[in-house]
Amino acid sequence: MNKNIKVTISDIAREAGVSKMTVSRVINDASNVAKKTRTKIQKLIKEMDYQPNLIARSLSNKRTMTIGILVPKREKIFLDNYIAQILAGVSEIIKKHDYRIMLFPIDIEDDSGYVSIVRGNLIDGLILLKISSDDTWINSLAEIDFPFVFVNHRREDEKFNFVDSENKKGIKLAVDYLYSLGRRDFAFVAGSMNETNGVDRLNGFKEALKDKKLIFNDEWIIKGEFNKDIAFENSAKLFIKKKKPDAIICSDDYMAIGVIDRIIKEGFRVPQDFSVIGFDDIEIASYINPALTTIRQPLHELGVRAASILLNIINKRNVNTVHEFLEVELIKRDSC
Amino acid sequence: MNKNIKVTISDIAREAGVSKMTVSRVINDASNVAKKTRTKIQKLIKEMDYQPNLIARSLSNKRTMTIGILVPKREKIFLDNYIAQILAGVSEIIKKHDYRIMLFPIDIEDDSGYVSIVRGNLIDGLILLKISSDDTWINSLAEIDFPFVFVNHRREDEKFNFVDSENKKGIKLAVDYLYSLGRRDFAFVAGSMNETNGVDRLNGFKEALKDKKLIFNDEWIIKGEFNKDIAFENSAKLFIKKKKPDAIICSDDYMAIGVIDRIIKEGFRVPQDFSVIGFDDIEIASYINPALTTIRQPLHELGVRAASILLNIINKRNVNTVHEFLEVELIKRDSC
DNA sequence: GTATATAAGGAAATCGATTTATATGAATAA
DNA sequence: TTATTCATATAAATCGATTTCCTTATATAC
Repeated sequence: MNKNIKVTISDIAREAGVSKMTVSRVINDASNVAKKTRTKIQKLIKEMDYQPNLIARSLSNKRTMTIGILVPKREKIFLDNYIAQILAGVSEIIKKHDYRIMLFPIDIEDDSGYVSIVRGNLIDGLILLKISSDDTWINSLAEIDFPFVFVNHRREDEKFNFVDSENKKGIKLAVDYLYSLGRRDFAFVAGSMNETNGVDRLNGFKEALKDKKLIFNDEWIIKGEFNKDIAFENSAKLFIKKKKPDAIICSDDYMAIGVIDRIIKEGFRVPQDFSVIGFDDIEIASYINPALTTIRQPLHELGVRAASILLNIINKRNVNTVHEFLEVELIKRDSC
Repeated sequence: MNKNIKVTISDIAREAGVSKMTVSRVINDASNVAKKTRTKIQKLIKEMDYQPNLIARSLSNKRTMTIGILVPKREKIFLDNYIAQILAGVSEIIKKHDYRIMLFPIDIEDDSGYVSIVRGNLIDGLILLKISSDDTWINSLAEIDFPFVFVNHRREDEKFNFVDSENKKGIKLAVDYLYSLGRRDFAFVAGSMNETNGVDRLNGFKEALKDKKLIFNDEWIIKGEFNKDIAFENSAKLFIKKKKPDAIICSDDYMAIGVIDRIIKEGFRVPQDFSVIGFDDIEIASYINPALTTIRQPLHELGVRAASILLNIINKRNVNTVHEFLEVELIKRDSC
């Protein structure tokens, strides 16, 4: 009884005295098989412990039932909580439809890996997380009509599907809230200008100030990356001049944490001296001290929607390009 | 110029006026191809933008260059930071060897999904994270000689490979440290007894008390799950009696956070009234207030080792079963 | 009673690579 | 000079399913 010799469809067909085609019909629950035949084959499949070779199936029917997820690999930990939450949403949907997830952590510079995977017919579709705007290869994906969806990356182009959050609105919520608390001197710690996220949030900030007829102080716009340590470094200059802001809006939660560290280091207090507000509502946000007030992105839902849209495209249930913006929400905690 | 008609190896062979075999040799960098022929074929591959179909390749050579990772799906977020760190380590190694990662979030009850994947020849090997001890199907994996490695799951059996941390030693480090701080009344908040992690840490605790000749108080052993909320609930009874412990060792960091929440809720202070110590050193540990003293598991390294061992098994570079224990380390912060 | 669906099933081609076995001419060894 | 090796290359089989295209018998419609 050598368990290592795999039973194939031919073995079942031979034992059952039918053609492979008939066995295939039974496996795939297709019609044109008599009840009696079907039962006999099903029994044999169990007895002989047959399991279809999924690779062979994929080669033949040209679908792998696998979707790829491109995850940017930054620093040591490529899966921060932001990405984990989106992944959870994606996973929830695709599992329902019997798809699988293939994970591709990619270095930002190195774009060679994913190409061979897409072109190598290994996946049926792709979800792209946190892609910077200037990636050259994305156009080639669209050219070959490969199904893919951006998450949190606005790309207003008929060729591209995306699910994004209402970034501008989120920042406006933040400004309104801080304004209602009596704050009038706003600083903004911006994320990468290579991500639409970063750009949109900064623009939202500028618009919100204009709406409120507040002075826009260019020195209080700190540019940088979506990165705690960089935010910690760059935000230092907010505290050297005599005139300081009283509210600091950050482009994401990790950055807000960096800014709070900086504030503490400079000997000030949050929220007494400075209100700080983040964006995303990652897991840590509620754990830190003071607990972080933030704009919650529906990360899980973002994943859910992206997966649903992708499956629609793959299964041709959708013809139109999808540009979707999900609602954000102000989460009040202790940092304002 | 229809980009959707894929170029195959046959197309290249025809254009080059050679057999498919020769093209295959060029693709795989094999010998027995004249330099001139090789150059000509390489040129054609570029010109015609040929990319091998990886599914076809897998069917033929019976390797998918993909390893699967079984991740338990608990609550809403299946990827907590603990798992993310391990994954980062795994990813680092397998990418170097041109393997890919397929992620399988599984519900603890439902064991049907992974079987078809393993048996369906979709992956070359499997890494199992946080598997409970009583899974029935694992034996069937061993029976068919499928390569797999446990992470953080001790299974002292010649059939199984694993990489684990020195759990007992970690708890002993914790006890020693707390003892050196003058603590003498130890409580232990245990994780699931279905995971060897949980069992080993509890046993480590008992042994450490014995070593130190401290009284073992059964009421101060709180059993539960590796879960913050459950720890919060169950640890309540540590604080109702007059005689309370002065040090609380927790089976993981999330639990420690739950216990600290409980302590605060009961109106006590950490570390003044109670020293609390966790296990793992997840990302949040350093962010909370007070920053959590904990036993660091080399999570990233755990992933690195698991991947290396698995690749060795897959490529038959290793005959012996591997049972590996990695060093843990005391990280002193503010909760003790 | 004949024409036409419909159900049941099979044979061969196919998916796109690799593996295996074989052939040929040139270089080297005996 | 003959035998052997080596480099180069090919044809055919193979991997294990599905797809496509038939065939046959039976049921239904007209």
